[in-house]
Amino acid sequence: MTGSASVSHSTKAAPRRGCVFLNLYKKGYIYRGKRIINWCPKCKTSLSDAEVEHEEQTGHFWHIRYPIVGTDDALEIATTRPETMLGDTAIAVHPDDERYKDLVGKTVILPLVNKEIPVVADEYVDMEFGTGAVKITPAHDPNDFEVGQRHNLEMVNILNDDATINENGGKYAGMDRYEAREQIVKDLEEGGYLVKVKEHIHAVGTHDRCHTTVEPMVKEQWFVRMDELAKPAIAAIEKGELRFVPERFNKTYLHWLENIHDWCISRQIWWGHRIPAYYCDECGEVVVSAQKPDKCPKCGCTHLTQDEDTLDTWFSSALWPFSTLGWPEETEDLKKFYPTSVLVTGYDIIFFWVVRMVFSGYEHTGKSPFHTVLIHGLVRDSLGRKMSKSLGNGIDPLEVIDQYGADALRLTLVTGNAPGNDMRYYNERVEASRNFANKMWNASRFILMNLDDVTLHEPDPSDLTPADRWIISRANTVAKDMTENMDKYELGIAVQKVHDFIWDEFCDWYIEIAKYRIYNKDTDPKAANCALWVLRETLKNALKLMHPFMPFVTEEIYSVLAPDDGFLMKAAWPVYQEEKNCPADEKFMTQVMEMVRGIRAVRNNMDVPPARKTRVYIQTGDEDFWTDLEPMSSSLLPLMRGHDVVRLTEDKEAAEGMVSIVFGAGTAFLPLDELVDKQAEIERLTKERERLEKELKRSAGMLNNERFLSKAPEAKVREEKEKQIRYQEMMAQVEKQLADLM
RNA sequence: GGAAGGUUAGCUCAGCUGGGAGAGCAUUCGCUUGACGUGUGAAAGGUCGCAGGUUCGAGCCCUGUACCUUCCACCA
Repeated sequence: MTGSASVSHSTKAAPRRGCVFLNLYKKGYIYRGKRIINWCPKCKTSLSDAEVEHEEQTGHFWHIRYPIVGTDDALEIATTRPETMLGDTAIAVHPDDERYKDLVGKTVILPLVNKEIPVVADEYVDMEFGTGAVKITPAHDPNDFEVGQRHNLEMVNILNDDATINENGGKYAGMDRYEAREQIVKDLEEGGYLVKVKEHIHAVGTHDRCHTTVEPMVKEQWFVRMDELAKPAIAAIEKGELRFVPERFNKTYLHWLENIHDWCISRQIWWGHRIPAYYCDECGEVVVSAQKPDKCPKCGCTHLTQDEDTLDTWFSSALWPFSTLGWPEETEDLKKFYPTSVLVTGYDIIFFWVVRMVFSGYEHTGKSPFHTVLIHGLVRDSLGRKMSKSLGNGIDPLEVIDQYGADALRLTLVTGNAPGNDMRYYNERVEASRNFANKMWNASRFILMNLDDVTLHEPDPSDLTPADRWIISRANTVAKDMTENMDKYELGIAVQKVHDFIWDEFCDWYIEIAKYRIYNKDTDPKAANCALWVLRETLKNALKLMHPFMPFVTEEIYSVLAPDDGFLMKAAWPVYQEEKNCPADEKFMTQVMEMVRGIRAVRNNMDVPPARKTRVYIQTGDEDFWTDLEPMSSSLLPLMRGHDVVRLTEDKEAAEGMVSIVFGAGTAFLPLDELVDKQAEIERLTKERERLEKELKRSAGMLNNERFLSKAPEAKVREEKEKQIRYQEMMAQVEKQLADLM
């Protein structure tokens, strides 16, 4: 143990740890004392409260009679742990309990041990619970320990470190704790002391690492006095120097700190930093020192032995935010990087690490080590269970990465999740992320392919098409929205926005629309240059927005797309630019998409053979719409399944017998007379009319309400009015089509 | 015993400042369209746990309630 421990002390780190320990010791925060601690009989070490997990277990409640000295009567107590009676040194009752008032000050006989122990009165006893009389075992129960202190009771340790009964247990010595329990119950029964046994559900403390039932024991250990240290960490929340995201974890953090007990920091394990305390072999003097002292300051002898114990790993970890930066030296790193900004961690680490980093930070540097703690949930298995070794349901991230890629895993972990919420792991989700990476890769490949041997130049703004301005405007808006989300740590929402932008708008619409100009670059090189320029710039921006969530693929693509730009990781985050915002073009493209989707839907519903291509007649009173649409009709051809657009003039005859698709800017007519089922068309249009009626009713309900008009935000009212006008126009068109059919 | 979270489509989950219920997967019917079938188009699928309340308007705010999960806790 000694050898291993000294190896673990790097010459550089040891003095620093010593410093922290020494400082706290000098200030009286660290002390060595004989107190009750949690003991793991398997690991044979003491534990802090945070390392003990409480498990509900079904046990028994044994009612036992303790004969009262000088009478024929007996005092009945109830216990869940009869074996501890070997260490009983008193019985406690409540001072106000009329039943036992006369017994206080008298003594009872401890059965099996045949020892006289006193009856004491203590507020701690709950009169309502059990029999109202409690056996007191100061050496093996935290409450009893305190009662023992108050009444100056003897402490009898009855356990060895492996939880077998020691020599104080008389005939039970050597037995395991549970074996002894069984034997004692048997002996009590034979001796006539056992009154009754009841089933009882109670919480049992277990070691969080090995799940062995923890044994409270009195031992001499090192402790950190917590009450004073906790104060600045509590104030940090009130003063706003520290906050949790989501906010509800403030409460978790505060509750723990406000009810904190002294922290047992010595461990009887070999891994960890060795406690910098030395004991004089001659006089027993304790010396806490960063370096081994040459001689005992008390008796002058030169034989000193270092404490064999190590520090709780979390004691060392608590120093991480500043010790890694060179503290206690005033290093450049420390000045520059301390305090840090955001700590990202799981809620299961709040007590172990976050709390301890915060109070250590305040104590040693006067500052909180970070201003924000972003809490994430736990990844569970597909059945919602915590991953564990014993269940064998753990996921090896390296295997997932081998299979789907690191970016896919990373994207999965941030998608569809809100801070602090747990997440179930499904391969299917990683697969979806992998598919997205693939989509992005292929889209980039297409763009790069077309950029080969092409020298691009920035197009004149007047050469940009409405579709170009639309995608530029959208990328701009997405950057703004994402930034807002990320500032609020809404990463799941932010990533959803860039994901949808890339896949739905950029790939499915813009690239498809741009293809026509690219494929006809020989006839119109200017238009091709324009399309390719916008493709490249938009892709670059999209990669920047996606980079935090998929750093590897985006970096790789960017290095080929913009080899002179340097690392994408170092590129500036896209900032919203007002001049790029084009609401008119966004509106136009919304109408185009609505029209195209309508045409495709009708073709699908009517089972139009894929090869069937006709013109589509557009009737619109919106001159701007037609002015923008006509020049891009060739670009839209594949998206419209081959339908070329033609404007329908006032010639009403032409529209007869055609299928009509009503959209925001007008009506589209498909001449598919032989396929038209008149009745089905009437049904379809009637359904559409019902939908619009519903919308109009809702809209009218709001707009006719004066309180809505006066109370709702102006933008909301304006938006609603615009919607109403649009619905009214569409309604008129639908009704016209229906009238024509009937 | 105390506290927190959850309950939304078949499944897993988003849903921002209260303002027309969303995604992925699964399902149904199409598509060799010159980046991608790890793709593409269309569709179907929801009394937002339940009961009240506030509001012009509630998945979202308030009260109560049921069930599930988790954390904290020294009733022996």
